[in-house]
Amino acid sequence: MVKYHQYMVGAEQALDRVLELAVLMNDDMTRTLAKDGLTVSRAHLLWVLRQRGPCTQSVLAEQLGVSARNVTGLVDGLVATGFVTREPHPTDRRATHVSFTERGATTTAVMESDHRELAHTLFADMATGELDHFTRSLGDVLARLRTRLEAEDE
Amino acid sequence: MVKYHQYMVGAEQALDRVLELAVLMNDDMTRTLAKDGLTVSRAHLLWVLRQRGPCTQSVLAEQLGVSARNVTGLVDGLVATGFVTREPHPTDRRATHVSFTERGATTTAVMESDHRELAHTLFADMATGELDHFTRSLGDVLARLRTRLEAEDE
DNA sequence: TATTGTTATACTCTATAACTATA
DNA sequence: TATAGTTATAGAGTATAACAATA
Repeated sequence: MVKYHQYMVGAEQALDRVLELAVLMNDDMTRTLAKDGLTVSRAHLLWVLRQRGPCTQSVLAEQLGVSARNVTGLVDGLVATGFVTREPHPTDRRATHVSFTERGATTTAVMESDHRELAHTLFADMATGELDHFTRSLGDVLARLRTRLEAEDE
Repeated sequence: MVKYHQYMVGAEQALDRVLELAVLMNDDMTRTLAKDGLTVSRAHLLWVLRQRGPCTQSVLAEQLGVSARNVTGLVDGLVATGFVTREPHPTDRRATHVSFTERGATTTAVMESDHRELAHTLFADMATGELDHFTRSLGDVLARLRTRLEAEDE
């Protein structure tokens, strides 16, 4: 009985730390991006654009998991602030072709190196074995969370 | 050189998993709370109210780290959906006294047990030693993130 | 003079539904 | 008939600034 209780306390502490980490990561991203005139959602779109290359809004909507209407708004904002351009699609006249501006490409490249630098900041002092354990445990937790989310999908 | 590179790959993988975990935790909370007619922000307010007991909006604003205006909106929503009440403050006639309704108290209690159940789901299969390692590593990462955020505060 | 909360205003993210142009 | 994107509409979270009531 005592053992079980102790165990639960440990699990709750782990969950609390995971939740705090989620909040702090979000705060950090929000602040860092704001310095570049970006939001988390818009940066996410830039991220997809970098991986996919120039593409249509419907591709962006699918990759981001948001509505077409939402992508219209995000692209509006990114065009207004000079990160991307909207041009006619070469072959499909219904669609728009979203591409980086010079500024968008540069900023996204900086974001990527900042991302690597953050990884270094957070995990540099961790011994290799410890990091491996941590990453594996994270993978297990992720797997359980995904299972839970799928189960809720019904 | 190779070792350093390998190391960085490990750190980046860890960061990517941390970020994915943050996203999935948020999705899970959003969906679970929606079933009760709540949002993450409103649930956060209820959480503070449970810890603090009935209190003024200014206390809630400070605890949540948001503006007074924002708290007005959150409490408006929670009053409209029947989770809390706004009453005159016993001693300070400028302030309002925010308290749980029956429904609010019950729902928050359920949230708390769901929280424990989630901890169990995510960490039940983890060996005690592994969980300890994981929690300690999380603590280290949190400490570094906090340091980083404070440094940015200038 | 300082504090509490609201009104006024504005921006962002998000969604569904109706509609236009095109495939 | 189906798809791509926009307009229309709506709700939620967030902020600052001006203001009223009270301390």
